[in-house]
Amino acid sequence: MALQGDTKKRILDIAEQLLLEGGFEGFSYKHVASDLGIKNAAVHYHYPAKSDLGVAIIQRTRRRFGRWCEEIDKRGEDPSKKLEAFFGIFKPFVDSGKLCFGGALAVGFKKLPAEMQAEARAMATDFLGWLENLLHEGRSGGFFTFPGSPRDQAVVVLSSIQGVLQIARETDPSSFDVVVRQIMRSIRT
Amino acid sequence: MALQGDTKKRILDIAEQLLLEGGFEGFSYKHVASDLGIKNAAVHYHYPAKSDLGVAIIQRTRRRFGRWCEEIDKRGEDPSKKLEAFFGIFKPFVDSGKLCFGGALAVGFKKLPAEMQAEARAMATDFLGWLENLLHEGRSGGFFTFPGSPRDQAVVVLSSIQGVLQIARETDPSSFDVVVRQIMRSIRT
DNA sequence: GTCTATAGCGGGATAGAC
DNA sequence: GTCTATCCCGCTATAGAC
Repeated sequence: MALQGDTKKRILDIAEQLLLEGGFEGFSYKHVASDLGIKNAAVHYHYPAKSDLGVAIIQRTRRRFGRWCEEIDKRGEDPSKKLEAFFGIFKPFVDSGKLCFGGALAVGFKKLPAEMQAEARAMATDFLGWLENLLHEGRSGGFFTFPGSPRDQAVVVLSSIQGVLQIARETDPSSFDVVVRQIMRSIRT
Repeated sequence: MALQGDTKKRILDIAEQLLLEGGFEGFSYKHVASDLGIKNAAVHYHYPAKSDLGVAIIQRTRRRFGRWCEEIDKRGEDPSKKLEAFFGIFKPFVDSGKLCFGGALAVGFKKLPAEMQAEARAMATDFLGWLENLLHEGRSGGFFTFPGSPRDQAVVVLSSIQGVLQIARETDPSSFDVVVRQIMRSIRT
């Protein structure tokens, strides 16, 4: 039942979860291996260096987001719905006490391998670009009101989300919904 | 010239900087020691366990914030000035490519010693409480406009700041000023 | 109060058998 | 493709000399 050959994918799945829980330095090959029921060295077979694993995680996330964007555009909903859908991406993270990718990679960022830094930066740019575009369309169409440029507002939105996922974990998980609601109420006309 | 007996304080200063750069797991006793020109073991003399060091850093930060609050209240400025002063606390962090305490402790939070978790939580509560109070006063006095409760808006403000310090480090440092400006413009009447 | 030395552990990574 | 075994490293922490 296709349980052969998908070890590589399962490693990625597990490593991703561990990354979102405690950052890139917060898990080891042994953690991944034992969660999978195999040994340390088998993981190295699929991803020789830890940076290979890290890069693969971020690249997959970027590909997923790319597909998500296409699908959202196809649906042709109004900007408010689209923004809510964007927030919805992060909701499962809150519910399982995890961080977003940006937040999980942020603290150890300066010590990350260069290729991971580049991918993480590109991911942030992906998110900001999509938000900027949406906010621009939304304001032009009369759905949103906010000061400054769409780019500036995009930075605020992404910062809030990344920040609140961290704060929610330390204090009250409902903080995420609070922030989403405040943002929606403050920019919707 | 008082260079005796202040090793303990200098350890705290250095460890604080290292914490803000790469989180609590991102530095070692050796890093602190070599920055100070002493040896590993001498640091352990002053702070036997690393959790002692971590707790001391957060507690000092909380005391400092407490004094800052008193001073700000004494000045009796209007709410806008006070909020700008709050943002000003974080400006030096941006300029030196550092994170805020909340952000630096967020990723490895679940693996922190329990006493550190408690202190970090209390620190977040300190910040949120002060912001809530300010936002409440500001709205009552006609200085601010925002939807929802002052507490809800306080969560948005703190999240944005914590988030943007991380995003600024990965992308553009000017993002911090952008977020501050957007927040001020969106809540000021 | 700082030093040298070392214990003990966990991490990333590799070699070679199966 | 997974295993056992191992290397080398850096980390926290301690013992005991000075």
